[in-house]
Amino acid sequence: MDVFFSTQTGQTSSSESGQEVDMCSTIDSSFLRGQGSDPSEFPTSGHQMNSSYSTQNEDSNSSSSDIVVSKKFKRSKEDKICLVCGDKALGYNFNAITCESCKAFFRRNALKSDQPKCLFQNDCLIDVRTRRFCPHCRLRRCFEVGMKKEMILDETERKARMQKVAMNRQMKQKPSPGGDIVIKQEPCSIASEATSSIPDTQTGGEGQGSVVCPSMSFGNSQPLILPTLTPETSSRDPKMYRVLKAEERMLVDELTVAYLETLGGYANETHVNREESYSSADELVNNSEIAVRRLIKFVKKIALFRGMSQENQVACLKSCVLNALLLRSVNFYDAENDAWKTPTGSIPTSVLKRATGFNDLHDAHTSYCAGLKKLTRDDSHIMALVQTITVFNPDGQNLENRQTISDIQDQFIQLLRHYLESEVSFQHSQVFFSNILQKISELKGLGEDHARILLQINSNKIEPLMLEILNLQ
DNA sequence: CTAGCCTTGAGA
DNA sequence: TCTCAAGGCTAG
Repeated sequence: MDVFFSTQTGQTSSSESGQEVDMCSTIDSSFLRGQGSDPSEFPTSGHQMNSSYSTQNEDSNSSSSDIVVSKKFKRSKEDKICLVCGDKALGYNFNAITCESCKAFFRRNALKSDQPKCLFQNDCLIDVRTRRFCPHCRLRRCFEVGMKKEMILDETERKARMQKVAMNRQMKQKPSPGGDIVIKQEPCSIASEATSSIPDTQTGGEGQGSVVCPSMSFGNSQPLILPTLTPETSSRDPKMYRVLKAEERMLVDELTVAYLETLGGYANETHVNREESYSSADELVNNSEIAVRRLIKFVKKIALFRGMSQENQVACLKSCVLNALLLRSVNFYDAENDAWKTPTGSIPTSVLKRATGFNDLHDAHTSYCAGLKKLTRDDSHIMALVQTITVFNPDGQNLENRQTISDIQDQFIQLLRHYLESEVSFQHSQVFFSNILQKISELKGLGEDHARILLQINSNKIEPLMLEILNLQ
């Protein structure tokens, strides 16, 4: 099952322009299959097969006669036929033309981990009448016609959407006195293709020494404010934004510099990035050693960390390391290609899955990374603060003084809140802030899942530092 | 659980 | 202003 679903979703990671072509091939094959099994599978509303077909593909794949047909049957609601069951369709849903019920069905089922099994031969006929009988085959058909589960909003995105609706309702009821704040786009709403593809210049090796004070510039890195949320400077009502205290600004800047300095590329490392380096789970762990060293470098730059006892520092580091590594990995994930960026190229997640066999774990990891990336838009300040909050985790094992760590964490959580209020206004920071906290808490589960996997690895093959830090001895 | 209706925000 | 494509709600 998993293999089936991952193959389906893997093939559909094409760009907008490529979708038409993909759609064409999948639609074609599913139609052929439908005809072969039962001619009555598709509606008998009088449409010829190629007329309904051309309404979906008239722009890119029509012959001249098809164009005549498609113009004659110019898209109307009645023209569209659900590619899954043949019912009347309204339009595209999750990347395929489907009816309302298949849309809802896909939304309910595509993300479920325990997929239903087919009671027959995995080739059940799916039409308006039979679509309810076999959820397995219906879902398979959904994927076949090109529906993408990635287009279903995740928990965070859904919450953000609901919050936005609620906020807009509120604003409609009592418009703000100034009237000059316009919600253009939430930081965590459904990302448009254009804004979600901010280049990740932090991963490049040559950026190593070019870190300057964030309040000035980061060379060629992306803008540090949330690009689509912050209203234009000229229309920005200063009363709606927090002004950070000088020491707060300084602390945020220091953390960001430390974060960027220790995020770095691999240019000067002896790390060799070839596919062979990822041929098994233990090698993956050993490859994380560089990241652990950088994390140590990062925490040592934090005064409040240095102020703790030696024992507490070690315990604190050990308890946060997995989560922190997972968090850092967000910067190296290329959601568009489902691959991990490295200085010498990228490694597709599929290669890692093959190497380790932990498909579900990789799925959870990549989905987390994609979500957080979308939420923070790679803002280095936010990522630096989130990493700091993650480091001071009072919930960790063997901690000497949890209260101290909790108090320190609170300070950084407050700093994050203030920073957001200063960047995206008091009003918009509420949702943004809670979404980020949500992401931080999700990290716990993800880290626990990884920890369970680590226990299965043969400790003889793991480097001493990793053994020590991951408690694998 | 299904399927239809409704609401909503984004974009043309 | 209209269309599209998300999610929510709810009767059956």
